[in-house]
Amino acid sequence: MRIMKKEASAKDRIVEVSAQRFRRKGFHGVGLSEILEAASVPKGSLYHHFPAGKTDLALAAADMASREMMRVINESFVDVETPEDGVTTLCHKLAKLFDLFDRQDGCPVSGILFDGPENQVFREKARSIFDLWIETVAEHARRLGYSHDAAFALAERTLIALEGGWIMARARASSDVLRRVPGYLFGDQARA
Amino acid sequence: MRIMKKEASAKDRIVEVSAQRFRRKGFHGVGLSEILEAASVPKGSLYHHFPAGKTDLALAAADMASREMMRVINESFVDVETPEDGVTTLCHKLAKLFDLFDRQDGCPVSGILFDGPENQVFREKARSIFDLWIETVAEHARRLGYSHDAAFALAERTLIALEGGWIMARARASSDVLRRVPGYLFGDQARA
DNA sequence: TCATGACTAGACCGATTGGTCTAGAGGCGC
DNA sequence: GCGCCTCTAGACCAATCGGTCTAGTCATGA
Repeated sequence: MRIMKKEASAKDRIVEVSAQRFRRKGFHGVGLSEILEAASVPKGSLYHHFPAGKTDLALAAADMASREMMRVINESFVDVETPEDGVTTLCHKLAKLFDLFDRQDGCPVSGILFDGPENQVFREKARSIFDLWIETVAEHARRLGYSHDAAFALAERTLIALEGGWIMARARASSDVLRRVPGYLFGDQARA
Repeated sequence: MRIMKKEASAKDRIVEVSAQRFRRKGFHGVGLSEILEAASVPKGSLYHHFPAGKTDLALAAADMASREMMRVINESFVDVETPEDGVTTLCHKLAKLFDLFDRQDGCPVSGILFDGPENQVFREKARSIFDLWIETVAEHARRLGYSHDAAFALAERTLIALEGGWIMARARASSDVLRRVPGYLFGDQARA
C-alpha cells in the first residue's frame, strides 16, 4: 500500500480529468486517449484502477462531482438565517463556478450519465445523486424551521431551477440567468 | 424535382430518426450506421442531402425538434384565459410526451447540441432555439395581458423549470416531477 | 537481499467511427 | 430514344474507439 502521495495519485488524476472532460463534452464525447494524455497516465494504469474501463471511470467521476456539489451546498448554508438565503447563496456560488470554467461546462451528472450506454446503472446513479442533493438542501431547510414537506418542495424546486438554469447559462455562455434564479424562486414579481 | 413524396422522403426519414436517436443518446452516442439502418437509407443519400455529414444532420434534427416544440407550445395556449393556464397545460403535455417515449428521452436541443463538437455553431444554435421558445411563451403571456417584462420573466422561468424538470424526470424515469412544475411555478405552498 | 505485489508503460487488437468515391437506377424534358 | 440530373447504393478508407496483454519498474515486508 502506498504511504505517501507525492502530489496526486494517478488514480485521482484520472478521475479528476475525466470529470472535467465529461462535464464539457459528455460521456461519448471524450476518448480515453484524451483523458490519459491529459492526466499523464498510461493505459495500463487505467485498467489497473478501473477494471471495467470507461464505465467505472464515469461512475467514479460522477461520484467525485457529486461530492464537490455537496461541499458547495453545505458551504452555502453556513451562517445563513433562512433557507432562502442559503439557496440564493448556492445559486451565486454555482454561477461563479460556471464562469470559472469558461462558461462551457454543464452539470456533471447529467453530462456524464445521460448520454452513456443505455445502461440502467447510469440512470440509477443519476437518480441517487440528484436525490442526495435534494435531500441535503431539504435538511438545511428543516434545520432552519421548514416543515418536512415544505422543505422537500423547496429543495426540489431549487434543484430543478438550478439544472434548468445551468442549461440556459450554457446555451448563452453567460451566468446571468443563474443569478436570476433566486428572483424566480422567491420573487413576487411573478404577477403581471 | 420530385413531385410526389410516396410516404416520406429519404431526407425526412433521416432527420426524423436522427432527432429521435440523438434525443436519447446524444450527438456522440449515436453512430451514422445506426441512423442509416433505422431510416433504411444508404450512406450515399445522407451525404447527398447533408454534404457536411453528421454536423448538418444534427442541426437539421435540432430544427425539426424545435418546430415540434413550438407546435406544442402554441397548442397549449389555445383557448386558455391566463398565461398560468397555458404554462400548466404545456407542462402536462410535455409530461405526456415524456411518458410516450419510454421516459428515457431528454430535451432534444440540449441532447443534440451540448455534447457535439466544441463547435461554436452548435452552442449558438442552442441559444437561438431556447430564445425562440421563451419569446413564444412570452408573446402568449403578453397577448393575455402581461406586461412586456413580466411576460419575459414568466417565460424564462417556465423554460428553466421545464428543462430542469426534464432532467429530473429522466433520472427518475418518471414524469411526476414535470407535473409538479406548475405547482412550483405558481403555487403558494412555497412558505414554511 | 530477495520475493512479492502494486503499479506503470505502451504495443497491439478487432470493431466501429465519420467520411469519400464510383457506379448505376430511374424519372423528366426534349 | 436520348441525355440529363437527382438520388440511391454500398464498397472502401484512414483514424480512432475501448479494451487486452505482456514486460518491466519499484517500493515494501519478511
